[in-house]
Amino acid sequence: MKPDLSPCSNAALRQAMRRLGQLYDDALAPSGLRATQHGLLATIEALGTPTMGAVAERLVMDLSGLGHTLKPLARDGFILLVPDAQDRRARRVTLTELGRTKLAETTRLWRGAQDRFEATFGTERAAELRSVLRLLASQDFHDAFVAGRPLAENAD
Amino acid sequence: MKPDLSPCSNAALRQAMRRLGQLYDDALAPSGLRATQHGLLATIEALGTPTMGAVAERLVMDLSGLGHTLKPLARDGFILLVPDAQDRRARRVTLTELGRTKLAETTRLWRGAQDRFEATFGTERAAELRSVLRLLASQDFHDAFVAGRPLAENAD
DNA sequence: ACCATTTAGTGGCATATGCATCTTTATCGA
DNA sequence: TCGATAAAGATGCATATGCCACTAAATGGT
Repeated sequence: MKPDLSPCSNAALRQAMRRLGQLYDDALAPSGLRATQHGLLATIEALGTPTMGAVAERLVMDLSGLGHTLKPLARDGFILLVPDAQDRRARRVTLTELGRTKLAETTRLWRGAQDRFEATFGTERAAELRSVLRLLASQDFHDAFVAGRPLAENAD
Repeated sequence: MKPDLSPCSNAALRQAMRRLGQLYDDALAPSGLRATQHGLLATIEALGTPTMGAVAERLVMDLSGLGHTLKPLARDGFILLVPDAQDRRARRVTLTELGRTKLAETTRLWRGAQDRFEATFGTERAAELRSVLRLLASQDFHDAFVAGRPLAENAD
């Protein structure tokens, strides 16, 4: 094993993210959306008509940050923010018809990138990587880090 | 193994990055710098007085993006951009004395976060993760992805 | 019912990044 | 040596995100 030239895990994560983000963005370019935007639409669809807070939590995002990134999607008519009848503080994010159509389009393009990624990196290895990354993104990891204790692995 | 709820490797990478970035940023907060800025200063020191292009390549960043992120550091006096005598198009990035002092400070704080990360995630596992991430960030990976072929692993 | 506290978002400000375009230099071939 | 082309940045524009301060609405305790 070569010496660890960039010993910062966070920096390594960022560099990998920039590289991969570029590749996925290129693949999605024909749709006019970025990979992050496709992820947003896909998450919204997966959650139904979630509140902004629910989306933010799922995506490990800051609520206000999410608000900002949703703006272009709302402006372009892919989503609507409807006040919740029960809790008038909350706003539920809903996909418009246009949004669903666009999501179908970006999902096709995304599939191409994802297949290519797995062909390049290995399907099994890709699944393992996602598993590790999900662990890093988890609340459990956050709590263990803050507490300064080893992460207790729960069987997968 | 549970079903793969977020099957996008790129999205998983982003989520992990947001979580980890938050933790490292918190650790560096006393210095007033973000983890990315510390990484920038550390890279500049490691490379000597590199051109902007050299820094961008090392960090897998877009050259213009790098230019933007360097501005706050230049404004605050941590770095200087000096025109190269041989190639007047190039600008060499140099750490100022203030920059070196600040880097020493952020390095101490960074070390704390990194130690904590390894204590939480496991030293060995952290090293393996960085190795995988460096591979994803590499030009080799990019080339293989674009060519649509499996990545040829060269011994580590 | 009323007030203190918490919760959901919003808006402003700042950094993080990428792309397209434009200017200044190098460079290279005829 | 001259002109075409490539290389290094600089700039404007747009998205991606986080923090802080602020508003409005729900909740809990008395």
